[in-house]
Amino acid sequence: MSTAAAETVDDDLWSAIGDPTRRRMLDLLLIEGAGTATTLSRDLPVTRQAVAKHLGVLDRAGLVRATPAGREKRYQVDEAQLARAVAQLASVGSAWDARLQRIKRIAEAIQRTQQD
Amino acid sequence: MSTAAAETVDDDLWSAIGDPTRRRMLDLLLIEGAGTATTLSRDLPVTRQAVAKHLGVLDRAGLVRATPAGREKRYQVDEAQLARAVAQLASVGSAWDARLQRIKRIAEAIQRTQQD
DNA sequence: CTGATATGCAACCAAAGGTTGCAGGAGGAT
DNA sequence: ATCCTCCTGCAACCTTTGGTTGCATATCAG
Repeated sequence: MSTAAAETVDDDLWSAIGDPTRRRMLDLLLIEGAGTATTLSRDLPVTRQAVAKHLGVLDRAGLVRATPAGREKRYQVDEAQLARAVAQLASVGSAWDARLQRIKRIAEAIQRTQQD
Repeated sequence: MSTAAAETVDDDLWSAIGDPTRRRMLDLLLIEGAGTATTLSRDLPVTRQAVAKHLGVLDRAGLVRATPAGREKRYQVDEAQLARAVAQLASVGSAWDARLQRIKRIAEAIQRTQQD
């Protein structure tokens, strides 16, 4: 362990959830169960077309799946894939956390040394 | 709680750590303690100038601090601010996690209902 | 059939990540 | 002081990406 770089991270997945609009879209899809480009755009500060592009990105990243239904195209979250994404967030977070802890311990050790 | 949108997230902070190059830079700074645009660029697949721009972004987001030392400018991680960023990662992660759990519980409940 | 609504495609724009090229400041050796 | 080296800073430029407007097309409801 220790000095290994923490990028076990799938960069496509991360960059998919890196965008604030896409994060809110995932939120909305989770809350409402499903949605289309049109319905999502009603709750977002961007146009339907922008939402459609984001849905394309999320789809290619595997985070959502589309189901054509008549004249509309319903999207819903792929739960397994989102779970993977959450795991990656946690992984990066805990890697940094560990390093911060280590630095704090070292700093405290130096403090003690100097007080002796 | 429950259906509230999870964007308590400081968007500047998040977008600062959203870039893969900047994440690796933070990693390197944590591992090596400090670094300059030049030293960091040696361990990254981008030019010194690109690194310098990223350092500017991280600086403005408060994630790193600069200390001029002769002809070079050493940067180091602001631990408190990075800790905040880690907290936000965890926050978004756990919000999604909670919703996924809820969906799973509901799905199981439906399963049981149908089996009765 | 007609009107309303949802999607899809194309052109266009601005911001962001990246590059090359060059000028300038700070050390070190002569 | 001078020369050489190394690190930084600025400017121009390219490409990708998030966003927009405009228009064409498909489907549902009356």
